[in-house]
Amino acid sequence: MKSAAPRREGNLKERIDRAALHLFAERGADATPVPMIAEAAGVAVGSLYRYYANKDEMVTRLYAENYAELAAMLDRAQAAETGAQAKLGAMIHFICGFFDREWDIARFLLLEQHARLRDYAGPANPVDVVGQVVADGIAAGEIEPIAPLVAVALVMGPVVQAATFRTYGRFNGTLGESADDIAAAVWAALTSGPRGAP
Amino acid sequence: MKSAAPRREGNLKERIDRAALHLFAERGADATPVPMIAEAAGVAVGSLYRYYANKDEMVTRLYAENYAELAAMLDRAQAAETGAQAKLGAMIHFICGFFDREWDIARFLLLEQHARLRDYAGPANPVDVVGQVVADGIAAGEIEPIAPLVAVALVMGPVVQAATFRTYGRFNGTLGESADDIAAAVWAALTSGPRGAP
Amino acid sequence: MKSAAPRREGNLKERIDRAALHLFAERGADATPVPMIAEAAGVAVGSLYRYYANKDEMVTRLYAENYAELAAMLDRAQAAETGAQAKLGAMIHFICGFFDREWDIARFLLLEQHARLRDYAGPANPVDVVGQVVADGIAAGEIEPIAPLVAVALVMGPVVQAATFRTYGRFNGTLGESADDIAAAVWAALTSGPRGAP
Amino acid sequence: MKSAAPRREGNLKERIDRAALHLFAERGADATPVPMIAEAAGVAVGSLYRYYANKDEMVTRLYAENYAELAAMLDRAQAAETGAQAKLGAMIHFICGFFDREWDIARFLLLEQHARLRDYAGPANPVDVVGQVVADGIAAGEIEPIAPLVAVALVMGPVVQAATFRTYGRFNGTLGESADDIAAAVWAALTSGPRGAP
DNA sequence: CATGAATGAGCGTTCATTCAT
DNA sequence: AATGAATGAACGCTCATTCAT
Repeated sequence: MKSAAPRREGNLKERIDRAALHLFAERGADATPVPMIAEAAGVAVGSLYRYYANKDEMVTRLYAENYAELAAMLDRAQAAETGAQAKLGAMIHFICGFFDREWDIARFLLLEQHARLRDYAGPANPVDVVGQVVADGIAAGEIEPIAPLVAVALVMGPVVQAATFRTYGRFNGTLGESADDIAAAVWAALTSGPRGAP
Repeated sequence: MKSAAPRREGNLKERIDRAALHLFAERGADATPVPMIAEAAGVAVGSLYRYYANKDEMVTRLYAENYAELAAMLDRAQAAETGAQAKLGAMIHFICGFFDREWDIARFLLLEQHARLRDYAGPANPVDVVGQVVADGIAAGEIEPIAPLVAVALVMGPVVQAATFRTYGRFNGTLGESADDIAAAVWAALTSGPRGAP
Repeated sequence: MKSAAPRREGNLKERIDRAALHLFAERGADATPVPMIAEAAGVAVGSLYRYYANKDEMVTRLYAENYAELAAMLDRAQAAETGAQAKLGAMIHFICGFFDREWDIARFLLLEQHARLRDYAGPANPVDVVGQVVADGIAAGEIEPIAPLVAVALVMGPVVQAATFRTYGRFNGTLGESADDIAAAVWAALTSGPRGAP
Repeated sequence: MKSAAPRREGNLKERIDRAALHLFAERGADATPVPMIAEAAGVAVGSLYRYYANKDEMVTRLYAENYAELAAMLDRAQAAETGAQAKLGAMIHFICGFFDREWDIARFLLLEQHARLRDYAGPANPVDVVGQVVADGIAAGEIEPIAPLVAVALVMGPVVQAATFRTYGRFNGTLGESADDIAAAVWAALTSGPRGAP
């Protein structure tokens, strides 16, 4: 009762992932029907289910893999440098570049964070990577003492916000071209002297 | 046998809005069925359609109204102060306090921003309010010259990021208790001296 | 995005049940798509889900209700008589008549028995009703001692087998017209003297 | 490097049939996916289609072959005896033993009878075999006159019913141990004197 | 006005079938 | 001959929307 099985070039899984990532970034995962992913990938609906048990697993795995990979790359970026300032600068530059290069992945990570991050329990985590660098910097006296999560918000917030502006069209340049400014400002923010009581 | 008092157990629309806002904040608008809103509001499904043409209009209007009101309040907060530092400090404190007080609205605004902000064309806009204060501060020589949107990202990013950490459970305190630290750090970031080419 | 709501005569649930019972009897529950039931009932697909949580619950409940009701009626039929022979005769006549009158229900009960009876845990049960009458008859010395379930098989088997022949077209009359013969033969079978070793 | 022995770990078709029969008996044919049969048989999905045009043909043929073989064996069982009583006894004993020995086939035949028997047009048929013995017995004056199909129901009904009880767990012994009782009771049923109008 | 039973398009998923290898 | 990745029609189910009451 069914039809054929033409072979096609290119790895199927890869085409599915790429198509899904793009659609999820453009429209959000919830608003992307499975048949739309299949069509964009040039694949039959049923083929998606060879690689993923169901749509939710697809979104979850795609999210976790890319989130963890971002964390790993971020970690390598900071590990290559010495000193809090250089490490933070490298991470900010890296994230800006990553967002510019991997626009689909970046938007997907941003768009789905609220739905996916609450339960994320992967091996690596960008927040922790940044948090560790900040904590080390404080311990080394390079950064003024501050609540760790607030510090992470000071570092990641500007980059993420800039990326967000870009996703909804307020901003058309690359993040890379603002990376220096952001890095300098963030460093100033983290070294601006005593906080709390006067 | 004449029916007397026109029962009025709280304005219907208000009950609907409050129920919707809470559910949208908890589960996301897409994942909230219309009948669930009706039940939470204690009204019939059909009644929602007396106040909103359809679900999308409901989400869109609720978003726009609260986004615009946030902008208006933000604008009043800065208008009460003089000088860039005081204005920015007032805005950061206001947003932190708003997020703490109006947790449902805040989460809703955060959660739906990617879906709703692309097409937002309301009268007022938090980004523009902050942008104007920064632009004025630069013009007045109080803030170092910088691309306006980057500046806005430096101001709003840390606050939004901290709120985001709170939504997915990384952070349990109030934003208010970090407002001073954030304001000080942001001010340092905006005044940290020459950027870009020497 | 959806359409209308015309009122219609007749209880919706009843029309759904009747349509479902008929289709289940004709084709089997598994081979009956939900939309086919809806169409036969003159109802929208979604309406079935107002009365049943899902298709399986529909089949299960329809089965259990009719099976239990058959048991209850069977019990009333035997209770109206005195003595094993009269009770068994009444039950056999009742079942034959029931199968003739409620042909859809009868076929449905027969068709789905293997899928549904393993887990049936309803209040009443035709097998137990017959089993009790037989056990009482043995205790009263009216029936020769025999394993209870074998006795039930001797009573119900012929009736069920005759009904089965009718379902697949080997037999076109009513069961009622053979009820006397079956009752007499079954009585003879149950009273045929010592069994087991000579 | 030449491949030697033409591996032959059991005839492929035989492995497929056995696996299918077992799964059909356990779960029903409809609820058994083709890939599940393939896996149970240890062959590739595509291989099933070398032996059967499609799944329906597989079920139909498996049913018809086993049904016909049962008829043939039943016929041999009665042919070995002389006289209606001995023939019927032999058949009842044979069916009981068959059900005990070939539990998968028996359950499959029982489970699928309603779906498969309506259109069965094979060469041999247990119902006809029994019917012929009964008709001969009546002609010979050994059995009281009775409608042939009712007589078949009196013979097969008890055995089938007992087997059915076993399939859904009401009964755990072998059918063989009740064969004597059933045969005696059935013989009594068939010889219990005048029926119908006086 | 408010109600909620009824609607049906559209979703996620399964699985019988094919055919290049 | 045997394989199993790929296919897509068809399934069960959800839920935004309507309208007679």
